[in-house]
Amino acid sequence: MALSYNIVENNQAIIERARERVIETISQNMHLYGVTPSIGRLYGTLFFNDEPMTLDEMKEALQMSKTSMSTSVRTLMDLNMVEKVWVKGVRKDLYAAKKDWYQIFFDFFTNQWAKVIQINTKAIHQSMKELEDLLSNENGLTDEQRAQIQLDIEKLRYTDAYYRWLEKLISTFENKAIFDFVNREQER
Amino acid sequence: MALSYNIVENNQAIIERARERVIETISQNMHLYGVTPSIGRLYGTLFFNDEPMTLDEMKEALQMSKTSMSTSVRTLMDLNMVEKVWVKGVRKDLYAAKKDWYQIFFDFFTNQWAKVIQINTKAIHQSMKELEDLLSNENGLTDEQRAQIQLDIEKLRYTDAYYRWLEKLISTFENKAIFDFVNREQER
DNA sequence: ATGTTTGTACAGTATAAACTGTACGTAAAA
DNA sequence: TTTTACGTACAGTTTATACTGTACAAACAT
Repeated sequence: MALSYNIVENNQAIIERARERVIETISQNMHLYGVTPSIGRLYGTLFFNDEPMTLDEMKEALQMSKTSMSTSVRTLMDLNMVEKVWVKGVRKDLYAAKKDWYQIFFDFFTNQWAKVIQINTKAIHQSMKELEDLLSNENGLTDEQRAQIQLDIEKLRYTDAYYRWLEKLISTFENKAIFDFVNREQER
Repeated sequence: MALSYNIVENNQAIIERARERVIETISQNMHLYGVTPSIGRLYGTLFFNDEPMTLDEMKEALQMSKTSMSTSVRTLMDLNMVEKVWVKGVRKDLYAAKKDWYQIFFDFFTNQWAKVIQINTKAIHQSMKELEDLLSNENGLTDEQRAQIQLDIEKLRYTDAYYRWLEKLISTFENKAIFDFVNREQER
């Protein structure tokens, strides 16, 4: 016996609503990865879509311009959250959500955070060097200046040590050693 | 013999420049904590200022409005990056940068990330429940729908497990156990 | 080759966020 | 109590960012 159209339709709505709820919360909370709700929504949509999507399909699904889809998907690729999928015979570009959230988390640190660490470290070293040079080469310093420089150098050394520690932490993400310390349990 | 005014002044400029470089890089990279460059600059200024500052001093230092200083400093307090300092006899509110960057890092996760985890988890559980109910109670499901629901539930279980893992990781930040795994070395 | 289709650069527009100035409630000082 | 000073709510302005539509280059099809 064929199922009633209404029941099928209604069940479909329930499924849809369950998906949409999660997609929407993800989208609202992806600012932690530095992306807008729109981009988060796109990721969520791709995550639940079992087939890779074309830009036109995304445009259709989110009711947005194709240009936006293009730039958004690029942002998601930069974050290693989405990958291009090649299917022979299909002309349009296809994109799929990467589904390994642990890896996404790790990649965010090994990419975004590591970049910042590198930039900040460079500035810190440069300033540290200038201050140390000033302290050792220059004798035209007031006592107050000398004390000031000492304090600043101490602060810079502290932040430098912090970044070294952060690098170590991130490397345990990168090589997955963190799982030895915080176990990844079986999903029930 | 008194030091030449020019030399003292010039040295002061070098010190200032060394500070500014670091403050500026910090400000440009604090987006990882979800704050604007302006707010980052304020934190940097407070970090290098050895005395707590009033809103008027901040306004003066950054050449911005007092209102901005007020809201910015509030944001920094929400992030546990700045604290109010009480000095008897001083009428104006005084604020100082918290200097423990490890703690700031940890607090960011125990506050911001944990909040997101909680919200997302709630949505995931809700949707998971709805789908499981649909699967067990409803017999008006097409085979295709049944398969679809199964897939979605699997995905939700996976993300749930991920968030459980993330909570465990964050708790090692909170209780500092992470230092047992990633050692905090002495700054030379 | 010629004609289509696809993705994106670019410029322009809409929307959101940051920032300012005033005005006011609150608390300290007179 | 009156006066003065401080911090922030609020409305308005400016600036930045997200988003759109068009136009074009590159790749594919014919």
